[in-house]
Amino acid sequence: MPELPEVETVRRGLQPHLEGARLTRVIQNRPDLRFPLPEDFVHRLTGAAIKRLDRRAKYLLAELDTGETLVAHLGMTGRFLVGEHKPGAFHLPAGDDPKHTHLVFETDRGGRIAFNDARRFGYMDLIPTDRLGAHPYFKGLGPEPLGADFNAAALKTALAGKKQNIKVTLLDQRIVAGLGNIYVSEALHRAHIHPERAAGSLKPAELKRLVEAVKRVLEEAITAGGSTLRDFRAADGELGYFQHSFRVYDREDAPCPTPGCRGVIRRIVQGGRSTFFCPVCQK
DNA sequence: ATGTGTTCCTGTCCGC
DNA sequence: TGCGGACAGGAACACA
Repeated sequence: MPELPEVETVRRGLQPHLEGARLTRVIQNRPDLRFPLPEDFVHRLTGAAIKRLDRRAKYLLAELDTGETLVAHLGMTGRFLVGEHKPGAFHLPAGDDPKHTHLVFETDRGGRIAFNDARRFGYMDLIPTDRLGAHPYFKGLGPEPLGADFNAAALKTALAGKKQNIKVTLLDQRIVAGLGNIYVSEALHRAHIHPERAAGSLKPAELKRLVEAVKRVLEEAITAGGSTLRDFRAADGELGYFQHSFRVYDREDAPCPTPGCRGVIRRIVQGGRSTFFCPVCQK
């Protein structure tokens, strides 16, 4: 579901409810999400305090005072929904669907945070905090796209010699960590780069445009609270509105929004997934 | 090593 | 209204 801007929006929505809070009760409704939940998951979480809530790529990281970090990936349809619990009165978070609510976390602040994931591509794990970087989830991840080490020079090195098309290459989290299907199409359109170009064929000026486009589109999306497709909403229940700013994604047959361009947005399939682009202004 | 296709699971939408 | 098929924001995996 969510790409970097949506995960960051969720992090910001959960932060006031979780950071500094202690988990007083954890309810686990099934043994597995995408993968089996770790041994004694409930036991290892109950009573733990959350020191910080961070994000790395599309992962949420809740650093606990037990020496472990709760790692959560939302997959395609994972959502956190915030409600409250009071003695004698449970309030289900707005929009909750009990059928797919797999986990519930209650805090000493009266918060009730439900994890809901219909498609169950999401997963959670508990990893020793001092070994996070070496864990397979994180070991091979590329740079954060909004960080200084994602730049034209680094991207040039990462793409050197690659014959794979640039669209599919940018979805590879080892190249840059956090882009997904929507924002790759959006960034390539802004950079005026054709999605079928071989990744290694991009010229220095194009790499520079691409890096700037990626950063700009992600920053704008975060500012807008992410994109609301189907049922994504921020943890606080607010709907993101960046979807209204899509220039190409899900806009097949619409006129290209590039000023002066007379092109029409087309949809193609690359690596089994939809790509949207303008065949006129993306070269 | 690199690139391609399949798979996990459920829900929704579209055409007949 | 029902039914089949396509498709959906991710990413690991098997295979050529």
